Amino acid sequence: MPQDLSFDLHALTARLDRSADRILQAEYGLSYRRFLTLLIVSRLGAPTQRAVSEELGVSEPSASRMTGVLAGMGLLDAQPDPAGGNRRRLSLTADGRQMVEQCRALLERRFHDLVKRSGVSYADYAHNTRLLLDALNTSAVPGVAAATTTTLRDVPSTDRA
Amino acid sequence: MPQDLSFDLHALTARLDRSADRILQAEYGLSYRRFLTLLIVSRLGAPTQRAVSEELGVSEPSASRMTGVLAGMGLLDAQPDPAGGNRRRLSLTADGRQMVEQCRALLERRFHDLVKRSGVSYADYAHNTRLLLDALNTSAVPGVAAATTTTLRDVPSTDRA
DNA sequence: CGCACTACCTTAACATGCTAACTTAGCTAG
DNA sequence: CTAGCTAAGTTAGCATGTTAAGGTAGTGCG
Repeated sequence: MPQDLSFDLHALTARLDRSADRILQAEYGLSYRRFLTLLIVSRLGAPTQRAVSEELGVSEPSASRMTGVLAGMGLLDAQPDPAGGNRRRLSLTADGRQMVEQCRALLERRFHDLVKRSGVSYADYAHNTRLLLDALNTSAVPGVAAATTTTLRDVPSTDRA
Repeated sequence: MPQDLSFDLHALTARLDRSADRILQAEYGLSYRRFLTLLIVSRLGAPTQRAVSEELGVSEPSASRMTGVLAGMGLLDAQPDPAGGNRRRLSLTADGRQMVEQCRALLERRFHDLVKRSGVSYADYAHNTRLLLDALNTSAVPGVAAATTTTLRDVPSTDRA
């Protein structure tokens, strides 16, 4: 059953995503990806779109499109960088800040409920997950992501996102 | 902190997927999703598209499109069910069977290498993953049982993450 | 027979990923 | 000053996910 772990992992994440999406969509009319983007902006301060794309683990075009949508919704503000250069500084609007906080709190509650009900040790599972992630980041499966992939850099540990 | 596990899980899975995708794309010119679809067909016997969509965890239209593509590639065979009804029986062609086996073996090797390098206990992690998945599945019906088809409908305070 | 119900599949429109290629702005050097 | 380099953002086209709505085969009842 060697294939089972990767398969289950996949299933687990896909379902978590869908659940998160349904919850946010129902409660706030916001998709999970959009929430995540807002959260990243909030955590990074006044990031460029490139910084957001790296932190989110998506390509720049994806981040570009996403920030455009969020700005259009009035949750995000994108201003040319006063320091010059072809870059934009992203920040949350008042609405955006409120939205992020509400969504974050809601998802956090739901997730902790789930972990508790499953009987899994949060700390233990989180630790192993990070070990796997680090192994993927540092050595990269031969022929894999490796150098080419620019996703989630090896951020030490606290703030991931 | 609390949010970290769900994010890490997300990041881990996303990267595993991308890695698998790159490996398969490079070696066999097949995407990971397509491989997964073939694998499911192989495991289920001669499933209908609906069965595949459920097993894969995607919607029926997705499965429909995917099987169409795979049939077009000559990896999958879709015949009207001789038993009647508006349904199609899916099966792998000789090419499809060979492709699945090669890809499966390759991914398995790579994945085991990764787990070994990470220092994580495969059995332990697999067990916890399964617990979470089960909690997510059962939680879909807190007291209402049934409605099993919908993947985690608007579950009160259980899913997400 | 005819109409409704169920199960399965398909089509249409849209959300989000990705890669490739192009544009824009500031910097550096001849 | 022009030419080239780098960084950041955008556009185009495709892969694959979703929901909504429609089509097709059996089954069952008045």
